[in-house]
Amino acid sequence: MLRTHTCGELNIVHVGLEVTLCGWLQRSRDMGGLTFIDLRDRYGITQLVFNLEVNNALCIEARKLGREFVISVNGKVAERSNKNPKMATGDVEILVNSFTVLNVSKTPPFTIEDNTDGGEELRMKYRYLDLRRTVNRKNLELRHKMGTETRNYLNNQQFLEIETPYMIKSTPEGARDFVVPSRMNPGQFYALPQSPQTFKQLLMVAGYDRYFQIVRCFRDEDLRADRQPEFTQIDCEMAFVTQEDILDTFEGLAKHLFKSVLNVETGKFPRLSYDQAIKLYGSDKPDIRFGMTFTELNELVKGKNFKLLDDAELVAGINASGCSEYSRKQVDELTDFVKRPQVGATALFYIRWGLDGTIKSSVDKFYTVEDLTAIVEKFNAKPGDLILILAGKEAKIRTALGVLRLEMGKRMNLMKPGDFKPLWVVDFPLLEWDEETHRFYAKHHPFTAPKPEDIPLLDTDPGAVRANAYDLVINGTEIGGGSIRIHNKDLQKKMFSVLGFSDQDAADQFGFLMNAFEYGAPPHGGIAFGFDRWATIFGGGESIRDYIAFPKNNSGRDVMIDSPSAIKEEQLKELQIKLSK
RNA sequence: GGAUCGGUAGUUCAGCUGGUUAGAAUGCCGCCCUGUCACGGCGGAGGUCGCGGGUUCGAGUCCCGUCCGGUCCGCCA
Repeated sequence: MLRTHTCGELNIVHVGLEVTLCGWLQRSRDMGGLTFIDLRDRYGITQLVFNLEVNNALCIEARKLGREFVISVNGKVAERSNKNPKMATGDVEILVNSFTVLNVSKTPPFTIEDNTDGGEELRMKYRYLDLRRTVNRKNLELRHKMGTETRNYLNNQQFLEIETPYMIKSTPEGARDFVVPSRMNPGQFYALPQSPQTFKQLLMVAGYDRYFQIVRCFRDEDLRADRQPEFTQIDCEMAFVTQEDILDTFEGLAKHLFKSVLNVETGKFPRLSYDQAIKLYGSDKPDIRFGMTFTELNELVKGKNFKLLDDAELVAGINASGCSEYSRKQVDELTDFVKRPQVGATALFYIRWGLDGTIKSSVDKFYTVEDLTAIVEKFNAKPGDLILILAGKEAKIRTALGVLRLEMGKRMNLMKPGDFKPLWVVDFPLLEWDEETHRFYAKHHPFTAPKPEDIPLLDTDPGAVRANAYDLVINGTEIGGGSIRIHNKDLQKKMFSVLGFSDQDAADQFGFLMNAFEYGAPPHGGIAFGFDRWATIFGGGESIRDYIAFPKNNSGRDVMIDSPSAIKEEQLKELQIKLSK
């Protein structure tokens, strides 16, 4: 070992001990007669001190060291005369006897500090320097802790971690596949898995009735702050269970992580049906750290000769309690906010119940004070409240009002960091109608089981079929989702036919699964969690990238290694691939 | 595929209705300082204003195109 201790562990009990430390030079402070150096490693920072009078030559050498030089230092631990209570090692310092430069460093392009001066792009290009910063180290430590505690919990519950292949078969459903050409099978391609879905189901058929895997998944879709083309799932499946068993088991996992990683106690997670979530929050992943649920107003506002509201499919609003004194400018801002194309509302109506007791609205022309009073009462409003109302097509208004609700939550500071409000959203619809392609798509995936009582609807009204599917949502972020799966060949065939697959297509693409179902497939179901996203929520971060050691940028590029990149002509030739341009 | 914001010193940014020598902070280099820990003081170096074209007597600033990056919509079973 090149060192006796790390830079994070020395304290007052070590005084007098001779130690050898290794690390990076964080910063040096030259005081004339004294030189201080902060030596950093993964574990912390320890101050080195050099005295020009006591050891002239050594001090002069030390002054030549630059930022991020890697050095090994031998010296004696001493109690400081000026202690620094902000540092874990702030009671002591090293009186250096000798040091060795293990490696020199160019001056880094940005400062290696929590409040670095480096921008995102630059930090990604020099990610190995960025990762030296404590904030990033803490994020990766948090992620490690979550992974370890996940394994502990699932291991204690008899789950087996089993790896599944990364080179599999491309299927048209779901996200776009990343593909890998096969040299030995020219013209043919593997696909990287969007998830190990079918393999974990086959493991259930094989009798491994509790499986999990912390596994990389790949989706060739556009990126976001919370979306990467390769990401990690905690992928789980169980056999001989009901939905209730699965929710219990994984509520247990979530609680274990809350407790062991954050020391947060959460009560029993509330459950909301998909329909309720949409009706009350306009979202299937509501942030329930605050209320401000929707109130529907159709029967109160219609028939007053206000065409815009008379013609609307849905008139609904939220109560921004305590915002009655919003200025004209603030209300205009909100109006502009909901009229942005991304939100797409045509207008924002408001009713303010002033602190002086007067009720005023943007629709005074059409409604009497009595009309408005009836409306504010429906909101259980009080003086000082501001009612914000949208009107139009039902689905659009619910979505838009949901976005407005979140915006008000932000403005009113109701989404407190460190406040965690998990919930289950259950009873998702099985299918979703797509206007463009004129067919149904699986809302979750095509292996999701319909609720048994809804199976007859598959023939008559597929859109109304509910699934035994569920999402875990924390603070408005979907952390994971799963379902009870189909384990019966005929039902699976039926499902593919509702989705517009011919028998031949279904057999070509998923024949292996349906064959397996003929050999004693047990009832089963499971769930998968977005590990990166979960770590981001726990860490209170903004971007998923901060919790991935080597993430890709907005265009799916790794700017450090500069990938993707062109390959050699010989490689293309070997693969028998010709580029069209 | 679309919307939107940005690209100026190593870095993060400012630079107004177009006007003479493009600034600040930080980092870097030099000198001074024996208890600093965001040390302090003095001095210095450092710029093809992303790229191409246009308007103009004159463009970092206005216009067009293009490249790069951030955020969002579409997309993400």
